Amino acid sequence: MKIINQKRKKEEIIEVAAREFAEKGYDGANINEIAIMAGIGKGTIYLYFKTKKDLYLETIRAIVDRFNEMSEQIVSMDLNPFEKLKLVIETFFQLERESISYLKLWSRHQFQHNPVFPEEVSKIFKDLRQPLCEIIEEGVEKGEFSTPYPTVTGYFILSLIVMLMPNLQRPNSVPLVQEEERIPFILDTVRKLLQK
Amino acid sequence: MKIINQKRKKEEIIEVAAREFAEKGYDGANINEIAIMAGIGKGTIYLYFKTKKDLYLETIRAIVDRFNEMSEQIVSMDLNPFEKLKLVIETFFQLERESISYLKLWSRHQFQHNPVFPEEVSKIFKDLRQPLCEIIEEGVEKGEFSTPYPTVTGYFILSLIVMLMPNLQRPNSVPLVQEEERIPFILDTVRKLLQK
Amino acid sequence: MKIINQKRKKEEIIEVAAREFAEKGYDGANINEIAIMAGIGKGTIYLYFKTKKDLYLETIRAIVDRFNEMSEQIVSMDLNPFEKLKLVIETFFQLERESISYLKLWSRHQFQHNPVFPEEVSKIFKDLRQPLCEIIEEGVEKGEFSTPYPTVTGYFILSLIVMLMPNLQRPNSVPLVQEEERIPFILDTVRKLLQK
Amino acid sequence: MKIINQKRKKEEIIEVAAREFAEKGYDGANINEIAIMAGIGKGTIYLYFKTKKDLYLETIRAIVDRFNEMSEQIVSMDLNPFEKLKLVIETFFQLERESISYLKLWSRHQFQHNPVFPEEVSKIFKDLRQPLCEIIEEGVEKGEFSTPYPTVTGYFILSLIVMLMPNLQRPNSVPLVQEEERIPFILDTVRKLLQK
DNA sequence: AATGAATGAGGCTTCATTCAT
DNA sequence: CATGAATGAAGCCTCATTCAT
Repeated sequence: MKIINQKRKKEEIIEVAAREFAEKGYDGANINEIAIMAGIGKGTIYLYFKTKKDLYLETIRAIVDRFNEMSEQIVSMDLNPFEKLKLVIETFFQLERESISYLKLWSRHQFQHNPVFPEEVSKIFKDLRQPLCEIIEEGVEKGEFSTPYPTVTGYFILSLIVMLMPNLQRPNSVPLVQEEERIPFILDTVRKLLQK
Repeated sequence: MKIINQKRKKEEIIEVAAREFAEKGYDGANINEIAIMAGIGKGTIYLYFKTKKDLYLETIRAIVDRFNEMSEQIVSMDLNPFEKLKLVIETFFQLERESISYLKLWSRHQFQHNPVFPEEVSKIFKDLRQPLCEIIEEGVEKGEFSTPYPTVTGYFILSLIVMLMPNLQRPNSVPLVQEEERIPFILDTVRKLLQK
Repeated sequence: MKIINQKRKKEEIIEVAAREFAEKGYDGANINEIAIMAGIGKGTIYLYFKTKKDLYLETIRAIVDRFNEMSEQIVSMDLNPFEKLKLVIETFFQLERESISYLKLWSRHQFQHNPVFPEEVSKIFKDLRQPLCEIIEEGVEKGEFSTPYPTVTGYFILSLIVMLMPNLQRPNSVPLVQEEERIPFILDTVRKLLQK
Repeated sequence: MKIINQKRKKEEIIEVAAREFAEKGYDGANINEIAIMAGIGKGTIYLYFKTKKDLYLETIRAIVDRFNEMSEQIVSMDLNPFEKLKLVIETFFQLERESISYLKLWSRHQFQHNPVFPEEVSKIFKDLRQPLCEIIEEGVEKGEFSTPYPTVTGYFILSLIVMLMPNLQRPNSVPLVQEEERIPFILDTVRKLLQK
C-alpha cells in the first residue's frame, strides 16, 4: 500500500519534471519550480530522487518504459506489417497530442548526440524498442518489404513522423502538412521506400 | 585594418566556442575554457561579445552564414538537379570530417526542439537556406522530380544524411552503414522518393 | 508507572544519542539515525526532547549525573586518599571499556574548548564533581599530600589518565603505554606530584 | 610577484578562517561570514581554496607549520634542556596572547579524538613537532632528566600548560593560577616529574 | 587593447522539525 | 502514543560578468 503510494508519487513528480525538462532542458530546469508545479515542497523531491540528475534519468527511463509498452502492444498484434506500421504512426501522432513533453524529451535523445549524460542516457535508450525497425525487418523477412537497410529505414520513417509534428520543430521551420494529410503522406513514403 | 583584425579575432573565438558549445551544450560550456582554448584572457571575450548568450547566438549565426555560402555555391552551379543534390550530400559528409562542431550545433537546432533561446535561434535559422529543399523544388518545377511535398522531402533527405553520421548520433544508436555505401544509399533513396 | 516508562525511554534514547554524538560530533549527528539505532520513529524523539540541542544537552547532563554518582560512591568510601585516588583511576579505565561514548563526550567538554553551546554546557558542567580534585584537597588537608594547587593537580592527573586512553586520542598520537603499566605509571606520577 | 601576493592572500584568509573555525567549529563556521570578515567576496575564497574542508585543512596545516617553526627555533638553540623547556613554555603563553585562535584549533586536535576529518587531520598532525617531548628525550639521553616515559611526560606537561590558559578552558572550569605564578608552578612540576 | 582577480546571484541539497494519521 | 512523509531554511559552491590595472 505504502509502496504503491510511493510509486504513484514518483510518477506524479516525473510527470511534472518531464514538462520542465522538456521546456527548459536539463540545466535550465529548476528543482524548486518542479516542486511548486507539483504542489509539493522542494525537499519532498529528494525523498524520491537522490539528485536532479537522478530525476532526469528516471524521467527518461519512464519515457522509455512507456514507449516500450506501446510498442509491445502493437508489435504483438496479429496484423500484417504494413498495418502495423500504420498503427505505430497513428500512435505517435496520438502521443503528440497527449504527451508532448515525453515526446520532446524522447526526440532530444532519439536523434543526435546530446550533451547531457550521454553514457547514462545511452544505457537507458539501449532498452528502447524501435517498433518501426522491428516491423520493417519482419516485413523484409516475410518478403513483403524490400530495402537494403531495414533498420536505417525504420529510423528514417521515424524522423519523418517527427518532422511532421509542428510542436517538436522550431516555429515555421518545416512547412505545414495538413493534419489529415500527414499519415497518408507518410504511408505513401513508406511504400516508396519499401516496395519490392 | 583594425576592424579586419577585430573580425578575425571574433572568428577565432567563435571557432573555439563552437567546439565548446558542441561538446558540452550551452549551459555546460565554460567561458573561461573557451578563453584558454582560444589562447586569450577571459575578459577579452567580453570585448567582442556582450554576453555568453551573445557569443552563442553569434556562433549559430556564423554557422548559418557558412552553410549558406556553401549552399549558394552549389545551387548556383550549372548542373541538373540530381547532380546538385549529389553535390550537397557530398558536401555534408565533407563537413562531417572538417567541421563536426558546426555540424553538431546546426543539427541540434535543425532537428531537435532545443530549449536554448528558441526564439532568437529561430530568428537566425530563418535565414538558413535549405539547398536540398531548393533543389528539389527546382527539380519539381522542371519536371524532373515528382513529390507532393518538395520541402518536406528536402528536410527528410537531410535527416537521412544526418542519421548516417555516427558522430552526430548517440553511441551505437544507429547501425553502421559503410562509409562508401552511404552516398549511394542516399541517392537511391532520393530516387525512390522523387521518381515520377 | 507511565512516568517511569517515560524516563526509561529517555534514557534509551540518550544512550543511543551519546554514541552518535560521540562518533560524529553535534553537527554531524543525525536525528534520523539516532531514531533508527534506537528502534523508534524519528518523530518519537521529539516527544521526549524538544530539539536536537535539547537532546544534546540532556545527554551531557546524563553523563554528568552518571559521573557524579560514581564520584560520590568513591569519595564517600572509608579509604585513605591515596587508595581513593587509585579507585578513581581504575574506575576511569573501566569507563573506557564500558562507556566509551560517554567518555568521549565528557572529555570533549572537559578538556577542549568545544564550540557547541559553550554557555549551556558550562552550566551543566558546573555540577560535575571532580573526585580527583576533591580527594587531593582532602589529602592536603589531612597532611598526606602536599601541593600548592590541589585542584589544578587534580585536573592534571585527570588529563594524564585521558592521555593514556588510545580510544580518546588521535590515532597514533600518543605513544602506547602497556595497559598493565598505565595505572602504576599514573600512581607513580601522583606520588611525585603530591609527595611532601 | 603574483605568486607572492597569492600567498599573502591565502594567509590573510587563513587568519580570518582560523578565528571563525576556532570560535564556531568546522560545521558552525560560515564561508560567507569568513569572506565578510576578510573583507572579500564569498567567491574569492574559492579562488584560493577548493572547498570549505580544504580551507579548514590548510588552516590546520598553517598552524602546524607555525608551531613547527617556533619549535625548531627553540630546540636548535644552544641551551640546556631545562632552559629549553622553560623557553617552550614561555612561548606557549606568548601564543596564548597573540594567536588564541591558532591555539584553540591546535588544542582541539592535539588533545583527544575529534570528529572532523580525523584521518586528514591526523596526517597533518603527523608533521607537528612536539618540542617538549623532544627536549625531554634529549634531557633523558644526556642524563639530566629521568622518567620511564619521556614522550608521555612531554604531552603531559603540554596538557598542564593548556590547562592554565583560561581562554582555552570552559569558563570557571579550572581555578585561576595567577599569571605570574603559572610558569614557576609548571617548572616546579617539571622538576618533580623529571628529577633523578 | 587585454587581462584575470574579484564578485555574488542562483541553484542544488541536507536535515531538523512538524503534523496529519 | 507513535510515526514518517513533508517541509523549507540555510549553506556550499559555480561561473558569468565586471573592472582596475
